[in-house]
Amino acid sequence: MEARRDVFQAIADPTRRAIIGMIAQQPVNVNAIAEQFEVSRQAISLHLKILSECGLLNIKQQGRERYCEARLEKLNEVHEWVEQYHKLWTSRLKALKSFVEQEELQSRTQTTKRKNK
Amino acid sequence: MEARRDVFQAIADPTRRAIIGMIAQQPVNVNAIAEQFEVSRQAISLHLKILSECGLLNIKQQGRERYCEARLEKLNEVHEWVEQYHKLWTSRLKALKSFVEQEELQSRTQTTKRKNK
DNA sequence: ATAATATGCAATCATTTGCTTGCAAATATA
DNA sequence: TATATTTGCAAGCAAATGATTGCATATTAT
Repeated sequence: MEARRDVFQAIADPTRRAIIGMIAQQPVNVNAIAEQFEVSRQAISLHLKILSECGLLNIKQQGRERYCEARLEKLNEVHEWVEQYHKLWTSRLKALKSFVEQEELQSRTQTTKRKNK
Repeated sequence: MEARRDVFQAIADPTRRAIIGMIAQQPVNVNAIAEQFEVSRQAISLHLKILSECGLLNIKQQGRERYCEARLEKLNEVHEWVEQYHKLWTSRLKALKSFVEQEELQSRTQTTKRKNK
């Protein structure tokens, strides 16, 4: 476990996405996070390490506990990447929609014409 | 190579993101895609298979060529996941900004008061 | 018909991933 | 101080990943 370490990679794992969801609202300490999952504390600890290494979370030590705080801004890279394509596909959908409506309009006009004959 | 096969996993790989970028505007055939990368055609073929298995691209056979067409709508799952956090972090930024402005305003008022004494 | 082109499939391989278990260190509580 | 709690680190392991090479198949051009 020692190579690519970027945000896309980090959120590829469903457990890590769940962790982000769990700490998005307020910081949670390591054990509290681990308790929510079936896997061992160590496994979660490793996920936290990965998330922290790519900046998606900060760890604040408080006594013997460590609170994990989400740094959601770090998702911006993903947001921007997806957003460009989101714009593309929605604009295509819109274009398709107005095309269909145009077609409908035309066929209705023709029907009317036929009726009027 | 045989397990999790979801969109998050698919876009985790930089080569696959590059492929998506390459075919987002119009369909491109397999060899044309492969030529753009350093790795072997087979490696790209595998990436295409993964992308196709999770619905991110369609393959249209035309004679002996296969054109890969992006299905960007399939990024919607990612878009929605990121969007919820995007809303959260931007609203926090806004709140922070208005808080700072409020503080500034107050300190300026106090300064004025002091001056007026 | 033959050669060239576009592409898939299978075997193989080194790395990376995700996980577990056991042990150590730091802090808090009795 | 002795004990419990919270957490990290390291070793070990099976499975997944990303890549390569060689061979097969279908289509098109000569």
